[in-house]
Amino acid sequence: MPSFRAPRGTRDLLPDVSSGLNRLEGIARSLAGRYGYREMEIPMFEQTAVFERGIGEVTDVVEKELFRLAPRTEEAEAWALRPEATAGIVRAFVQHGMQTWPQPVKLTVVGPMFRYDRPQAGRYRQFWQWDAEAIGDPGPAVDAEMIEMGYRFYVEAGVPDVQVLLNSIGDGACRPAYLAQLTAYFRRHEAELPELERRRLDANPLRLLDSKDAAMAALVAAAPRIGDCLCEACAAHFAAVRAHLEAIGVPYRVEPTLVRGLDYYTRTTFEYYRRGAEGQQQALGGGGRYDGLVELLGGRPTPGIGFALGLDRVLLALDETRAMAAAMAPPLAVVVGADPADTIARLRVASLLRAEGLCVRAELAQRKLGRQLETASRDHAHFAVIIGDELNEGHVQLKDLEAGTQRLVPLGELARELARAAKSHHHG
RNA sequence: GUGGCCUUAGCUCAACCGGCAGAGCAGCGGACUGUGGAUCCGCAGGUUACGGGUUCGACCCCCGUAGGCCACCCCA
Repeated sequence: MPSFRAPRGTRDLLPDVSSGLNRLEGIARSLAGRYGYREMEIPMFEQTAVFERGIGEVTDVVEKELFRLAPRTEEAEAWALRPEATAGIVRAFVQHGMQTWPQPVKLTVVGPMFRYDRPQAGRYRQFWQWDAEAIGDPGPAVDAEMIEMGYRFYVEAGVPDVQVLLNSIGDGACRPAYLAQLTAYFRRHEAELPELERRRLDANPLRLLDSKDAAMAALVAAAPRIGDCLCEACAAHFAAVRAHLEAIGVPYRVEPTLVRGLDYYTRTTFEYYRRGAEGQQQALGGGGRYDGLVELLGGRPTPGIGFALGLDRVLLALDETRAMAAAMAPPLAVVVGADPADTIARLRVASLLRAEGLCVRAELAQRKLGRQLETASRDHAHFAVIIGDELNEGHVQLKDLEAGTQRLVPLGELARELARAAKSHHHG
């Protein structure tokens, strides 16, 4: 047993998985580019206050999942690893005066996030997200555009059965009234509530709506709906978002009980959800509008909307459907040697070919020729360059591993021969 | 953070009621000393996750720890 292992909730992404993640990041970057989002980088950690104020002090993410760093000195500020990207991006937006940029400012971040909670499949302490934010546009069209971009990501990544869940949770004008109404409703039925739900009633009554307790189903169904309580402006915004989605053909379902865990959301909230998935990996990503967040982090009042898509969960979904990324492309040629000990000759020839831009693997293990060819075949190389005594006359054997044929080629023409062969291979 | 299940070779898994820790795959080598994906043979790989306890004797029973998974909490 090795004495060291990856920390709990983290894992090594071995080449197959790593290239799968890379592929997803490539799709994300391509989409971001097509939709006009510019990629940026933000620190992996921030002052704890950025998250506390931005995400909300009483959210689970801040209360129990924040990865807090031990201070180095008494005077040091409190730092924490980023549990999500939105707060950091908005902090950067304010810090760099992006309110003077052409609005909206559309930004994207791809990278690892950190949350200190109990790990499970598809749920890690270090996980990868694609995050996109459009800051500075209050209109419903940008909401729909963003929801479409996320939906398209799953389509292009090849995740089956993704559903868009949509809701509006109102704003400062109408939500307080709704919350009062909702709280009053559940208070009237407090005696029927399970213990856990009773505690939620005080902490975060909205959460009662997506309770998984079967005993709650009837109560929740009869509870007042936020959709019926939206103020005129919020209702109009919601209707417009839906009209835009329908116009561009993004399928969605209004989910009146969809509330999200972070404090900063206003109006539009949405979630990408995988139908038929077992367990906790159904939520693939989510987002929403946060019209008060920029102000909360010290900027001028500026509306914004964003999403965060969990790449690990996509990887998991693709793994289940056996649609993972293909293995590494095979080398054009493998350089092998008749003399197992002469690695210098092999490395020299490989170096020569690589300098010409060719994809060539050098078999450097000191094994006999048969074994070298065996691994070359297993790697699905098109050619083997066999180096033997002919090298003294400036020649090598070029063997076509698929056809089984071989011929003598002058070393000086080898690169050209291989390049031409590669071309004809690719053309069929 | 709460409750439950699990952990045997790099991987997938065996091992009767508590009685000598095994196989397939992968790796390496040989058959085949300058010619490959097949086949056959061999080699290596283990403190049975870790630490304690019970027992003549523990992979097996008990306790603890770590890790994984499942259901919650919650989220990606």
